[in-house]
Amino acid sequence: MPDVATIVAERLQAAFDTLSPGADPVLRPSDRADFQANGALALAKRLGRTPREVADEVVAAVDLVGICDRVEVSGPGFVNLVLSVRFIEDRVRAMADDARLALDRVPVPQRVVVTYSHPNVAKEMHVGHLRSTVIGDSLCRMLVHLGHDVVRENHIGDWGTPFGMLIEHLTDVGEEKAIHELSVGDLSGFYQAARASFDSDDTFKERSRHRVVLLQSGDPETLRMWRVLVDHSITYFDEVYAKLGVLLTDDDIRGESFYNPLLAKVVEDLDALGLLVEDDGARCVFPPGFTNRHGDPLPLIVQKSDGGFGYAATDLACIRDRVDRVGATQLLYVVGAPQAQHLQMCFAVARMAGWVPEGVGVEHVAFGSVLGTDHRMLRTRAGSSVRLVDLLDEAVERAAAVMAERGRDVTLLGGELTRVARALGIGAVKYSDLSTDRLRDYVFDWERMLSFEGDTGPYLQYAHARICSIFRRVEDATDATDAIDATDATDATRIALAAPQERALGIALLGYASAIGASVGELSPSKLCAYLYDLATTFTTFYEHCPVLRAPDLETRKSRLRLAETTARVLREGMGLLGMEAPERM
RNA sequence: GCCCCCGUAGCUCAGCGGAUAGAGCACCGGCCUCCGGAGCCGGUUGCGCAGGUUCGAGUCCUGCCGGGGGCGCCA
Repeated sequence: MPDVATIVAERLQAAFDTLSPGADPVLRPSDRADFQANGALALAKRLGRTPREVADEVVAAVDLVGICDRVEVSGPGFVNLVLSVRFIEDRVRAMADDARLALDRVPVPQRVVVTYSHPNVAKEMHVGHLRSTVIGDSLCRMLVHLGHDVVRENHIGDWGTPFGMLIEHLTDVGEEKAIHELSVGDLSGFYQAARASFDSDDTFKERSRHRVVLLQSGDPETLRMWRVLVDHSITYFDEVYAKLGVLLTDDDIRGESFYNPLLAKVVEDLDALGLLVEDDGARCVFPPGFTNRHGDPLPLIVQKSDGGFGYAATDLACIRDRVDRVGATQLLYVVGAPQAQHLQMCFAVARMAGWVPEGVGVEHVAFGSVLGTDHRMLRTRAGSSVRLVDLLDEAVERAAAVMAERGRDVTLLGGELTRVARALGIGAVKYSDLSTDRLRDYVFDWERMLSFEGDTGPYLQYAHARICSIFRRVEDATDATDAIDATDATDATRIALAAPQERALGIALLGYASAIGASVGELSPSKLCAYLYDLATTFTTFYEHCPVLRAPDLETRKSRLRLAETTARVLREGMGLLGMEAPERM
C-alpha cells in the first residue's frame, strides 16, 4: 500500500507534467497545511511566467478528489494541500487492519552485507564498539523488515602480529589461568600483561616474533593455542551481546583469519592487473584522488616490505569475497568516521580491480565519537577507555534506581522489575546513541538519557506502557458503567477523526512508512527515532484532550481504542527496529 | 602543510534550496480534583565570520575562524 505522501506526490507529478514534463513538484510537509508543493516557483522561472500563474494551473490540473479537501495557492506560489478527513480515516483503518502496519516490502530485495561491531580477540570491548554495534544492528533489523536479504558480518580482529605475543603470554601464564582470565572478562588485563612483557623483555619479544611465523605457517600447536584465545574471547563477546540485546551470533563471525587464505591471490591479481607498484619495498596501489601531506599520491599498502599483508589486503579480500561468493549487491561498513579515508581507498581499489561491478553499492556508514559531559572522549576517571560491560551494567543499575524512585519497585514483582530495569537501561543507552545523527559526536549523559521527559528511550517505553495500561483496564473492567467488551478495540468499526487531536494522531500514524523509508534510505536510525518521539508526543496531546475509556459514545470509544492500539503497535514495532524492548508495564 | 567531519537558543539536538528557523531540558508566570503527569497554556534567548550562486541560502560554492579526526608499512 503506497503511503500518503507517495499518493499525493504522484497526483501532483501528473499535474506538473501537463505544464512541463518531469518538473519536480517539490512536495514537503507543511506547518500551515498537511503538505505543500513548492515546485511552481522553480518552474515559473524556467517557463518565464509568474509563480502564481503556474501554481494556479497546477491546482486546476491536479486530481486529488477524495484525497484532499483543499488545494490552494498561497504566498508567492506555494500550493497548500489539506487532506480530507475521510481519506485519513480510511488509510488509518487500513493500517490498523494490516499485520505489517501498511509497510510494504521492497519489490526488489537486495542482498545486503552489513559489517559491524568488530571487536578484537583478547581485547576488551569498550564504548568505541557501542555505536558500531547498536547502529549496525538497527540497520539490519530495518533492512530485514523491509524484506532485504541481510547478511550480518562481525569482522573480529583475530589475526596478525599481536597474536605472537598473546600466544607467548598464554604459554607463560599457563592455559588454565589464561582461560580463567579470559572467561571472567579480564581481557584488558591479559592483553596489557602480554604487551608489558613484549615491551620490556627482549627474549619474549623474540619468542613472539617467532610465534607469529609459526602461526602464519600453520603450526598445529600454535593454531590450537590461537583457537583457545579466539574461542574464549567469542564467549565473552556473546555475553556482552546478550546484555546489549543484539542479533549477532557466532555464525556471523568472519574474522580476519577467515580472509587470510585469500590474501595472496588479492596481491597476485592486483599485480596481474598492473595496479601494483613497489614503493620502499612495500607493494601498493595508488588510487587516484588520494594524496598525502606533501601532495604526493597516497598508497594503499597491500603487502608490507617484510612480506606480511596489511589490513588493506584483508579488507580487499573481504569485499571481493562478499561480492563473488556471498552475492552481495550492497555492502555496508558500520565503522567509525576516522577510517573514512582508508575505506574510501579500499573501495576505490576494489572498483579499479573490477571486484565491485556496476550496480553493487559499497558504503561507509560512518559515525562520530562518544563524548563525556565534558565534551572530551568518554573515559573513566583514571583516563582509560570505558569497558562496555561496565557501562551496560551501570545503565541497568541506574534504571533500577529510577524505577525505585518512582515507586515501581513495590508495584512490580522482582522478576519483572529486573526485566524492566534491563529494558529501560539498555534502551536508554541505545536510544541516546541512535537518536543523534550518526556523523556527529554525541554527548553521553546518564541523567538525560534516563529521564522520562524529553526525547529519550524511557519516554517512548513509558508512552507504550501507558497505552497498554488502557487495555488492561478494558480487560479488567468490573464496573458496569466502565465495562467495555475486550473486542471493542479490535472489532471492525470505522475510525473517526473528528477532534483536531484525533486528526493529528491519524496523520502521525500514516507517517510511519516514510519514516522507515527515510531511515533506511539515509542509513540513519535517528530518523526513525525522531518519528517515534513525534508520534508519542502527538499521542500524548490526543490522550490529554480525547477521553478514550470515557468517550461520550460507544463508536467514539471504539475508534479511540483503535487509534491507541495502532499507536502502541507502531511504537512497539518501531522500538523493535531500533533494538529496544517495549515492556507492557513498567 | 594537505584531506575529512562538525559549528543552529544557556544546555542537548531537529531542520530533505522555499513562507514568521523548530523540539526537548533548564528558567519565569498561570492552569488542571486527569483513563499511571509521557500534564496543559503563555513567555525569554539562536543559524561562527565574510563573500558568492539563486526569484529565494541554516541548507549549495569559495575563503577565513573555532573544535575533533586522519595523513605508507598498527588494525
